[in-house]
Amino acid sequence: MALQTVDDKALLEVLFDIFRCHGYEGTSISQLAEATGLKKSSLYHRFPAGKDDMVKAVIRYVSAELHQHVIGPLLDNQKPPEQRFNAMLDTVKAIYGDGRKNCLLNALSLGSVKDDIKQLLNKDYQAWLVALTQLGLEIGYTQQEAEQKAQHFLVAVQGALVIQRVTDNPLIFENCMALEQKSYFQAI
Amino acid sequence: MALQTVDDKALLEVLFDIFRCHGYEGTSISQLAEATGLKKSSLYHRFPAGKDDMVKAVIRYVSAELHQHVIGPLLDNQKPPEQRFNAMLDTVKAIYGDGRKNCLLNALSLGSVKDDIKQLLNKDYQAWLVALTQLGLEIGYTQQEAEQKAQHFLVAVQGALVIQRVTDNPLIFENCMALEQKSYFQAI
DNA sequence: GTCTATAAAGAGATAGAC
DNA sequence: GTCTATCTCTTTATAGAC
Repeated sequence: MALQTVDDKALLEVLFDIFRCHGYEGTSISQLAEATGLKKSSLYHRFPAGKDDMVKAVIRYVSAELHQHVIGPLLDNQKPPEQRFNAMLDTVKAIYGDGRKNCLLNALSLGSVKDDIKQLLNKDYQAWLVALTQLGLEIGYTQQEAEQKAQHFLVAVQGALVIQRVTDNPLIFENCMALEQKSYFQAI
Repeated sequence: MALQTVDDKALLEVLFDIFRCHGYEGTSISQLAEATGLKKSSLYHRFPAGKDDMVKAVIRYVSAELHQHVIGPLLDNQKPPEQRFNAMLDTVKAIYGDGRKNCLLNALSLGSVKDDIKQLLNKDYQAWLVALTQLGLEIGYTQQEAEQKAQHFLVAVQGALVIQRVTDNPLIFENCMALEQKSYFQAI
């Protein structure tokens, strides 16, 4: 069999996909080896500390994507707020495969989670929350209103992903996001 | 060491607690044995098909509790709708330990879930949704409005549990539920 | 109905050849 | 950087004594 050579980004995408689906405890190295096409020892070569290193690399990767494609555009005040919110919605739909794919925040916070991993997850959540809050302030909401709207949206994202998964109804996520769009721009 | 004798309800409560925390793939029989105080072989005696049997028993148990303490009271039209909604909120807070404990719907729908298990979960979700929709119709919402309000509430429950878990902020769930209470009784 | 003991498979992890 | 081979520990599952 020919040697596998897998570039970092493609590798991380595969690991990401497994971890977001099965969570930390539900993912095994063998599973990751099979999905990536690499042997277990090759994974250990790249990630000496094992699953822990892999999951941290995945979080770093996803965090960078989040900042680049979600948070950055959200804070770019060249464009009107509503347009930025709608662009975020499109990106979010793509990230979560129209609601068919889970969020790392959910999958990796299940079970016994090490503190450092939970802190990484929380940091990304807070960054997203702050960016959305900032958008709310631009629109004219008070600090409290803006925070509430931002949190409400992120709660809806997580909840819609769970409900779509449970019901296998592929429209849940999209419909929820449409409702959140409306309610975000509706005075309290 | 004295023999353990564990009655069914207490046993199921312990299994429930482990499964809702770690999910199906993240839970091991050894873990369940330790938590219940029974030996692994004793668990296999009660649940011959192993983890599958255990998880189904847990779902049946939780489903019964849901119907008895949530859905039943929700449909009991002796009391005014708002009072029933608020009572549900209290029960829900207790079930989820004020947001510190996860929902089975989330934990057990993660990873590779067998179809029969997912169907059991979906059935419980639908029952809750229908009961809440019924309450909305009583209040005077149209069918569509009532369904939307019901789904929105259940999405918020799941989302708030995830966000509270990620942030370790013990007020998230309570605050979200308070907001949902308001918005449920607010005309669209 | 619970226990001890054990078998068989899988998971995490490492050594060393290429 | 990837591979084969191997080791250890955990997990699932069963047999049989009490």
